[in-house]
Amino acid sequence: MKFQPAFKDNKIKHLEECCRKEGLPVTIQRRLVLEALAERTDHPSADQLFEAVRDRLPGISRTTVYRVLETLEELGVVQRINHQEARVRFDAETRHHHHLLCTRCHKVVDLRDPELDKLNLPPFNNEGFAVSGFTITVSGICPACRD
Amino acid sequence: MKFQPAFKDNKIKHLEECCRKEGLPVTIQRRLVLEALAERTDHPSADQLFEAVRDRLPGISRTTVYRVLETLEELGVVQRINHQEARVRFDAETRHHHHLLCTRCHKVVDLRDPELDKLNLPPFNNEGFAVSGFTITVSGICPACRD
DNA sequence: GTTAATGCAAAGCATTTGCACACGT
DNA sequence: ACGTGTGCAAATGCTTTGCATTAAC
Repeated sequence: MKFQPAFKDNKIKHLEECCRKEGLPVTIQRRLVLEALAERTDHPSADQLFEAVRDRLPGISRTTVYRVLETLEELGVVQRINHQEARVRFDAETRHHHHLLCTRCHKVVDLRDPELDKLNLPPFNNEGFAVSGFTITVSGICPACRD
Repeated sequence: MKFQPAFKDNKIKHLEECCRKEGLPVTIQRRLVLEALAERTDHPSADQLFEAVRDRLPGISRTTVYRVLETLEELGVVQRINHQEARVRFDAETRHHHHLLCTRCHKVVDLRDPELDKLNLPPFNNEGFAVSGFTITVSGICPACRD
């Protein structure tokens, strides 16, 4: 997936709307953390975002990045992703999507695909869950790991 | 899924085979950690397993539980699971399976189902991955959270 | 001006590492 | 006996909390 500047701009707009609705201030820190996250597709951790934002706002504190991410998640502007490491990683893509997972380096790539969304699941044992949807994680070896 | 004592016994056998093959000793710690994991379906963390094993082997150290889990993972006897928390969680189910995810409490339930395995995916943009398989994560509200 | 966010420092969990001793084969 | 595993203690990494200050509306 190529990088689209429109995506970042839309995320910032989304943030401003949500803050206005909730009566929360739109701080420079919130803007910059969201911007840093929306610019990448590798699902960074809070610490990685801290490093990235520090280049543009040297005074920012690690604590603030953690708190901003918590707020952004509550607003529904960002999401945590499912993965195997002992730290939380984030994604600015909150629309429904699937994943490509490299079984060698554990990289996760977002996969937006209406065809996969439309798939009909056969009946299965739902263990009493009220089912609302599904996502598919496709496993394989990524291009970088095939070398 | 109901608890099957046979599952635990098979896991222990699997451990013994793997250790013999690799020339590794079958210690009481390895046995008990695997046993504790195979008894539950809630994908516990290393610390939760430490607490559980301590009841049966009070002298065991937290460090050992971490190291045992690392070894079991390398042997292919246990797996890490994908989830959103800042810690690693484990599963003794290493056969192919899918997941039920509660969007409220984030509980993950294993879902073994040959019908889902057989599903044909439509063509999608694989980003150059050499695709080998897929798993489905079904979202919903679990029975406990519906109250 | 009011309300909430930020930064700092310290504390709290989760995990790893180094080293001496103990155990499984 | 040999090689590896274990336990302890300390270190490291990730995240949260309390409190005084600052910034957004």
